[in-house]
Parts: sequence; C-alpha cells; structure tokens
Amino acid sequence: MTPERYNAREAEPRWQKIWEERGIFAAPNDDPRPKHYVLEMFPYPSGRIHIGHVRNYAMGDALARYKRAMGFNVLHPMGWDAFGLPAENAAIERKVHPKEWTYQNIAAMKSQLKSMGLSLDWSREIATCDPDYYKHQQKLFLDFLQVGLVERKQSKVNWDPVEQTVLANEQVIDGRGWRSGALVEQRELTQWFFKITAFADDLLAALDRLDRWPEKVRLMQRNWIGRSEGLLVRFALDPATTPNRESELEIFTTRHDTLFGATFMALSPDHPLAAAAAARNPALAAFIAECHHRGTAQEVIETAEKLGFDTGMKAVHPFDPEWKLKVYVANFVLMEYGTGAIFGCPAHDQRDLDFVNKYGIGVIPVVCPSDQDPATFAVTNVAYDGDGRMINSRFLDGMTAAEAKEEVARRLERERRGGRPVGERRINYRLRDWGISRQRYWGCPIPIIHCEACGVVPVPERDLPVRLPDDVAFDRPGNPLDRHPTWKHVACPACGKPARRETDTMDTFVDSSWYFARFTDPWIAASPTDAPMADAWLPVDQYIGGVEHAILHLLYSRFFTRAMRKAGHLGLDEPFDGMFTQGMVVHETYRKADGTWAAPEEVTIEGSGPDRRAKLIATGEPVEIGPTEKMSKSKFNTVDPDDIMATYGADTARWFMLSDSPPDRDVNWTEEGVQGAGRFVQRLWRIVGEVAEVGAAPDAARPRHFDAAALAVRKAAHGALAKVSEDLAKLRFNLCVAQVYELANALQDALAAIKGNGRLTPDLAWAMREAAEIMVQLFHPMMPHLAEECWAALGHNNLIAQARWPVVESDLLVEETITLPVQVNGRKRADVTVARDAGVPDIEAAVLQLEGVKRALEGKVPKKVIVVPQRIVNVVA
RNA sequence: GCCCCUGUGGCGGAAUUGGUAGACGCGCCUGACUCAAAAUCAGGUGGUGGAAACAUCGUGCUGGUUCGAGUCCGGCCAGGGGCACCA
Repeated sequence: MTPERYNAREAEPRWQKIWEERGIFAAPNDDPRPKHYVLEMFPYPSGRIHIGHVRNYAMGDALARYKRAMGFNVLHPMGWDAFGLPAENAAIERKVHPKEWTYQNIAAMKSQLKSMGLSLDWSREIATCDPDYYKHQQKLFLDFLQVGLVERKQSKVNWDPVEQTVLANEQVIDGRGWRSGALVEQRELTQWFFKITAFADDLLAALDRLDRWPEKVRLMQRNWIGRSEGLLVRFALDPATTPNRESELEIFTTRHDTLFGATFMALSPDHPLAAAAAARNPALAAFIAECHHRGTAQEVIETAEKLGFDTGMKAVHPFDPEWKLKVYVANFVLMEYGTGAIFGCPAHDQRDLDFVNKYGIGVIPVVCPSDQDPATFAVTNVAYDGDGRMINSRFLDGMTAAEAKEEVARRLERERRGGRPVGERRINYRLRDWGISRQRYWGCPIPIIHCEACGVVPVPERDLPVRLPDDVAFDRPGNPLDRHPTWKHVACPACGKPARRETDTMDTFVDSSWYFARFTDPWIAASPTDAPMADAWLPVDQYIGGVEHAILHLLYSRFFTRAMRKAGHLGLDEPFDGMFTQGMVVHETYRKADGTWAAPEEVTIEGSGPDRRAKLIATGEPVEIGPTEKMSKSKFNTVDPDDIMATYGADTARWFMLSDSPPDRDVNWTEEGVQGAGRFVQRLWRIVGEVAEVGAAPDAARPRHFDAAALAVRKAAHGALAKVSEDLAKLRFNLCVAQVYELANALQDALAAIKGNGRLTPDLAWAMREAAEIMVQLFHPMMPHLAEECWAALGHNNLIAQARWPVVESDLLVEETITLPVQVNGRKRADVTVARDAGVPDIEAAVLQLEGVKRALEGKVPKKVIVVPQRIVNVVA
C-alpha cells in the first residue's frame, strides 16, 4: 500500500542519505565509460544560497542525471570561489577573521545545497582560499612568468576608491567599480599583468568554432576583443620644428583611404613626444597637466569637450613632401590604443570634425557619397563615415574607399625611409592586458620577492605555497599584508640578503579561471609532478551560469586554458565545449503607502486579472503591486530557498524552476506557480500508486500483442520519451516538463477508462506499468527524490539514480494512417485521413471528395493541388 | 552614437524552422463530491457573430515574396542588453 500523500519532508533527506552512503555520484578517474563533464559556475560563499543558485544547479543536475542514465561517466563537482572582498568587509564590520567567516559560510551553504538533492561528487570539493588550491595557482603564475605571459609594468590603471584597490578593465562598468559602484579613478601604478593580448587573435578566431556557446556571448567577446585592420604610418617630422631631433611620428589608422583629407596630427597627452615638446614649452606642459587633472573619472572623460594645444611641431604628408601638418596634443587621443597618435581627417571622423571646428582648422572632404555631386559636396557639422568615391585625392580620385585603402597601403609599404617601410599593415585590438594586482589581504599571494640587488625574484617552487598570515588586523584602511610586522620581510632566494615580499594579492578572477581543471585532478596536491588528469576530463562538456560573466570570467578562463597549454599543463585551448547562460529569477515588487517595500511573505494577494490587489497580512493595509524585477535585497522581492524547500520540498522548487520559462530567459517566481508544481507532485504520486495496483507485476513477461487501448498507452509513453530525451540534451527543460504533464494526463485518462469499463487485459496492465516507469524515469532528472520514491513503489529495489535511460521503440512513433490538414487557398477547411504511404494522386482524389473542400470551392475547379507529404494539402482555386 | 536580442490569449510560454497558431502550465468560469470549505474529479476558456454546425478577424505596426508567413525580405514602433573619444 502506498500512502495517500507524498511527504517530501520525510522522503527527501532519506534518499539523500542513501545516495551519500552508497557514494553513487563519485566520478571515478579510471572508468571505461565515455566521460561527460557538467559544471555550474561555483558560488561565492556569501553565507546563504539564493534562488538563482537553485535555478542554476537544478539545470546542471537535471543534465548530469540524464547523462549518467545515458551511460556516461559523469563528473559533476562543486566548490567555492572563496577569496574576495566581502570577507574582509565582514572582518572590518564584525571583527571576525575572513577565513573563519568564509568557512562558516561554506558549511552553511553546503548543507543548503545538500538539501536540494544534487548529484554532486563532493569528494572533489575545493575552496580557492585553501593553500592546497592556491599553491597550484602560484605555480601557474611562476610558469606563466617563465613562458613570458606575465609582466610587471607601470601603467595607467583603474583605481576603486571605495575598495581601495585596482580593478581590471573588465571590472569597470559604466565608469564604476563592478562591485562597489564607486566612480573609478585613473592612477599610474606598477602592477602585474597577464598578457591576455598575446592570444587576442586566437581568442577571437576560436569563437567561430564555439558553436555550442550562445551567439550573444560570442558577440560580446568579439566586441570586447575589438579587432580592427589598419595601417601603421610613419610620418616624417619637419626637423626645423622638433625639439630633440625626433624625426618621426607613428600613427595607426583604419581610414588610410582618407589620407588626403588630413588637416592636422594629434598626440595623446601621455605620448613621449608630447612630453618632449612640453619640456621646453611651459604652456604646453600646463595643458598636459590640465588633461591629466580633469581626466580621472571615466564619466568626466566621456563627456569632456575636445581640447587641443599646438606643439609647434610639423609633420610631413607621406605623399607630398611640401605638405606640412600641424601637430597638436589632444585630450581625446588615447595612449593605450594604437600608437597614441593620429592623423586628423575631420570630414570623415566626428571627433576630428568637432576638434577642427573648435580651432578653425580646415576640412577637406575626400569620400563623396553616391547621391552627392562631387563638385558641391561639403562637410560642416556632421562627419560622413559611409562609402563612396574618392575626390580631392590625386591618384585615388574615382576609386571606391576600399580600393583607395588598398592602393595607399601598397604604395606606403613600398616606400621606405631609413631602411624601413613608411606604411605597414597592422591589426589592432581593443583588448588590454589583464592587470591582476590587488591591494587586498583575502586573495592569493603573488609569489614574488623584491630584492634591492637581484630585482624581481620568483619564489622557488619548494617554498610554495606562500601562505597568507593569519594574524592580521583590519583596524585601518589599506592592505594588512603591507603593514604586517614580519610577513613581508624575507631573505632573497637568490643572494640571501634581506628582501621584501610582494604584498599585493591576485585578482579573485584568477582563482576562477582554472578551477574547472582543478576538479579533474584530486591528487595533484600529493605530487605536483604527476601527469595531470585534466586532459582526460576536459573540456567541460556543458557549463552553465549567468550571462553577467560573458566577458569577465569566460574570457579569462579561455585565456588561462591557452596559457596553461603554453606552460605545459594542458593539451587543449578551449575549456568549455558547451556554454549555457541561464536567465535570472524575477519577482513582482510590493510598495507600501509610505514608499517603503514589502516582502512577498508579508503580502497576501486577492482577486485576479485587473482586480488583482495586494495587502499586508499583518495590518490589511493595501500595497501597490509594482513591476516584476530581478530579486534584490533593496527591493525586498526575494524569496528564500530554505523557506521554499521547507514548505514544498526540493523537488517542487526544482520542478517549478525548470517548468515555467525557457531556461535562458528570466523566470517569474510566483506563489501560484509553485503551488501548481506542488499539486503536480501529489498527482504524480497518486497516478503511480494507482498504476502499482492495476499494472502488471515488475517481472511480468512482455505480451506478444497489444490491443488498441494498450497500444495507445505505449504510444503516449514512447512519444514522450523521444521528446524528453531530445529536449533534455538541449536543456529545454520547460518542454520536458510539458511532455511529462501530457504523459501524466494520458495515464490518468487510461486509469479512468479502466475504472469506468472495468476492462483490464494483461497487455494493458503491462503497458500501464511500462508507461508509468517511463514517466518516472522522465521526471527523475528534475525531481529525483519523488522519482526514487515512485520507483520503489513500482516494486524496484535498485536506485533510479543508477538506472539506465529507457530505450525508445521507434516503431511505436510511426502511425499507420495520418491525418493531414486540408487548406483551400491557404485556409484550413477540413482534415483528411489517409494511409501513411498513400500516393499523391490518391490523396488528391480523397481531398476533392471532402465536404468542407467542396463547400469552400463553391463549384469552382481547382487550379492545382499542392500535397506536402506527411504535412499538409493545399487546394488552389 | 554604434552593435545585438526580443515583441504570440488575462499570464508564463508551444509551434518539427515556410505547412492545422495558441501544446503544456498558471489563472478564470461551470458542474460533481461536501452541511460547508479545502483537496480531488469532469467540462469550458483568443476576439466578434451564432443555440449549434460554422463563418470571420487574429502572432507590435506597415509593405512585400509565396499555393501557404508567427517563421523569409524592406521600412517603422516599443522593450531589454552590450560597447562607447578604440582613430
């Protein structure tokens, strides 16, 4: 006898315990089955999981369980992105050590994750703040240094004044720190960089091959890398005008077709030549200082007026020795891009035009749009950047812009000055090197020692890991490592004299750039020289996470994999074969009369449709229902996974998460939706219970023939099986859910028919059992606890978590007869049922006999009949 | 400013990629069971007309291609996202 109601609260921990005791989710490294690596982005241990985690891990777990049932050796691990600033903030605010705070949070979140019933291999758990983890990271840093992928350089960096640390370009969003939201300042500092630009070309080109990544993410990375093809041009400088015998000015351009439209040259305020000129010109020096002064915050830079200062130098046009161009220092020229210098062509570049209009320099249009008269075409306030024919350009006149580009490049490549070509084709990238130095405590120490005599000395491998000291104080702002009394004082490994440790730590994005490889390799800690297991497990077959990491983490990981290959750690380039970006969980907002927010659990909803009203449970005060938005603490529209799981159970929460929206779109968390999922759990349990009573015994022999009722049940089951198998592989969970509903409806109808007419043949009994088992298998990846309970109720004594995925009998999917819709002039008028293999003439004849067709034809003779086999018939009159 | 994505019932969304628009769920309506409620079960549910059969309109707007368009092409509108002095 099965109980009336399914009790998730009792059943879920029971099955979790059984899974854990039997260790069935551990992925063996030596296993003959094909591997499959499923990974969800590991969480930051903030202390509690949020509903977005539930969605993320429900998806990954559904896939992992499906692949396991399909016969793969599935690696599905979990870990903690455990370094980071919140731990330091907690230390400052609550006087608790970052390590203690982090490990407490990990323990709390781990127990939450366990209550979800995820099929994780916990034996491979990692935390990035564990010295066993970061010692490998320090080794990787040193190896990258050795192969030339790390450098230390002085450069302009983004300084977050709130976090008191440097940020990478990728971590500055709209001029603000990605976490603090503070306006970022520019500072000139000496920092460690990973040379991600060394792989710019490959990181871009390989995107084309990542065909299991979202197009959106690939596009974002493409734009971020920002490749442009252009020409490097060496302009000669008029010697009479230059201060220190500089003879050349190198510029980069993508518009060399417009070279005859040049009216000025411009240098970045940071350009060496600008500094040289400023040395003997106090007014220019003052202008450059002014540029630096006003250009600290990104917002200021973006809205700044175009300003310039004449250096007095003159450049010679590469095609005309008599043509001299004034060289300005201009605030809109970036030192970081190209060569830090440009030629100005105001007619075809808006920035140059704005500049020229301010200083009264000339405008020469050289590209004429096809709908304009070359004789009268002029540019005044709006630069023309479209296609057209060349004008005012001597030997280029009449060419298209593309032809002119080619011609200019060819001529300047051939022309030589001082033994070097005047022009060189060059590919330029927007991508900058990744600055990883952070002036923070709670991160991976950079394994470097600075020695007065020897310079920068790598920490020898035998001294790894460089451990973070535990005895640190957070009573003052700044980096506690820097002011620690002893930690930074060490002997130089090279000469033995007193030296100083690097006190900066690594960007926490470094930690997450290779963790997927660490999971593959549990024993590397014991012996770093062992051959890595990573190659056997990698790449990750399916990675799942939020789109907010489209550039940051996903680009860094692609870089790291290449760097690890170059340093001999891995044999592949791309870490993630399949990438899926899941949508957010959103919820409507509730606003009280006084403007403050109310939380969902404080609110009760009455009525529906336009009469839908919300009021406070406590006081009955009406609250305004606001827009549906991303869950956030500030809007109070969050729901706590613990509450949901305690009320409904993990399966209900997982089912609802996967059911309501396509997984890549936002899902609206609604109370009604969760209740619906909870009702369906009970309905499935009832159906399975009834089938367990009427269905055939587990070991009953398969009948030779099936009557119509049995066949219908089998067709429903195998049809659903075929669709769910396909949709699970594509992560289309919402469609899987719909299929399970349809099969449940079909089974319930069949049960009602059996009760109604009392007819239960042995073959129908067998088919009912088969269909119920298939149904349980189909929802197992999404609701594993309920599935185990149902599996046992159906008389199995093995675990469904270890059962093989059922095999589709494709014969059942093919119908003897098919019903085709019949259109007349494109409007549906009737249906026609014909044999599956009926010929076109037979179908045509049958269609023309249909009453609905005759009526629609109104006696007219059809001009032709279009028969699309297996699809549709259209009669054209 | 440039680039990209998305617009389908009251709501979330299906639609084998050019072939029956609205699968499945939520909500709602009607009925059964009940003293009653909950739960459950049965039926209905895009608009308009009709008792019904059926007809007609209908996938943001607009024009086109096609026997046939939610799907393809052109032009707009709205919402969302990315980049942004990148030469």
